[in-house]
Amino acid sequence: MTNPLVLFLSRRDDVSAEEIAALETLTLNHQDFAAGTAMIRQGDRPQSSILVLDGLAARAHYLADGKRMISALHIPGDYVDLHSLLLDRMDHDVTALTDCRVALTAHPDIRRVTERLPHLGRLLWLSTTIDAAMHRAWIVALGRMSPLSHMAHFLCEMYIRLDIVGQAADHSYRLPITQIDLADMLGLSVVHVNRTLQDLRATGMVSWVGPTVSIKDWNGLRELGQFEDAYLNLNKRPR
Amino acid sequence: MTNPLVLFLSRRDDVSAEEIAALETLTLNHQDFAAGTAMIRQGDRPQSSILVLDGLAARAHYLADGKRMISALHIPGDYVDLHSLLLDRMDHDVTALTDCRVALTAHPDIRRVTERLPHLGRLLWLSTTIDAAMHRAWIVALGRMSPLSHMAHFLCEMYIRLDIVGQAADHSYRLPITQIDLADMLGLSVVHVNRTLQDLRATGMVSWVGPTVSIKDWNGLRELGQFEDAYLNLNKRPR
DNA sequence: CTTTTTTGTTGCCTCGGATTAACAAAAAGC
DNA sequence: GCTTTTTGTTAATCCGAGGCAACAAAAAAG
Repeated sequence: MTNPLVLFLSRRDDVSAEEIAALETLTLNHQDFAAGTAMIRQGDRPQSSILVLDGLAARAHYLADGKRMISALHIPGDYVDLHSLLLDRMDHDVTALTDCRVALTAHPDIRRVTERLPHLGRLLWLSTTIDAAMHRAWIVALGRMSPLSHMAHFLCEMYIRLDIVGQAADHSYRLPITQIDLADMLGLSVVHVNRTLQDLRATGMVSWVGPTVSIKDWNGLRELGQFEDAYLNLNKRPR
Repeated sequence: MTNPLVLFLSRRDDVSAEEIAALETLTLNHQDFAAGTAMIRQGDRPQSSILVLDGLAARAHYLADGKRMISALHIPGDYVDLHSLLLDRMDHDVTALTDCRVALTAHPDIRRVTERLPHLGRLLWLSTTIDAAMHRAWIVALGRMSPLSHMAHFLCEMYIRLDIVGQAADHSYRLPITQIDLADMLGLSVVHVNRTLQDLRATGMVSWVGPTVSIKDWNGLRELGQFEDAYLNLNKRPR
């Protein structure tokens, strides 16, 4: 299997053979997590960073009254906690939403490699930056979009992201998450997610049967969700 | 005036004299923006990054129907668009909320310096990371907190951040923003912000007269806003 | 296979927050 | 100084989304 991080980075920037080799060496140490288990817990001081190779993971924050909010959904190719290299405490859980295969890399190894290959270090920094850009898009959607538009935006974003790592085809992709998870991503109640989903299906722009999302009207959905992909930085750029 | 970025970084990590000198050289090119003017516009391809030296700035996103959402409030010491070093398009405006003095640094200069001083590069990466952590905290507040708690959280966050750069004292600080700005940060209507603010004042935990916020009951406010400062990474850590 | 648990769906009712409007207070402009 | 614009405040009304409950469907466990 091709390393999805390599796919991800090579779509965005020039990656040299040496850098690819270094990345693959860094991500040899695989580990599996069953759906529902926590890879990292709030308060941890992780000594290594986690790259998702397969499956879906979520950054989950729990409030005192038990409410849960998911601040990011991670797909193959994502470093879910690269910030742990620099921040020393996890401020949230990372949970496997489906069965996950990940690669663990010890922080000292990442430091050593990025010092030897500074451009690779900048690429990892880039991935932090894209993370922040996605967060901003979520903030805007949470604060000022209708639930219907928000959901449209989310489905657009997931399509583009999954497409980059080769997990989408023909405007369709697998998204095996529950409406409970979706509610905690959109900041809505489960019941309302269900109703909003039906409204969205009723527009005919999207079908979502079982785990499969199919976008029937990309331009319509894009407009409804006011989705601009610029923040995902899809364009290749010179180093 | 001490460079607030130096203050900011030195509170979080060891910064050598050489690094401080390099930072100060990078931030010599000052520029002023009047309140209400845009420093950067959505769609721009900036060639330099902006460090706030004095004043408050906001990252503002505008929706098609004219709605505005602010995804971050920037204070002295913040690099408001460091991501522009890596992403090539701005996905939002940066607007001066008050009169601002900023320092502009050309991207090539930042690259040159961080290649010479890799640890300084990591510190700038750290500031991206903290940015992302603040975004996550905002996402949680937007999605799952009551307006009252959200506002408490916001005021706690601002206190800690301003304190780090020496702009708070005795649980008080200047926050010369309008309720309109606040509404666009909390994702509420102006009217509701006003009511929530009155509710908050009624608890006696906070007074906000003119531009001055005074936290009368830090622990109470902290609890109400479920504010944990871990994500701001206040602890120094070894390189 | 049956049982149990989780997830999805619908209806009813409530309530928080939006909307609109009107006015007061403050700030900015002249 | 006065006027105009912006910001803050309060009230009345409305509606979207939440809460709760009941049940169906699907998945997991036995």
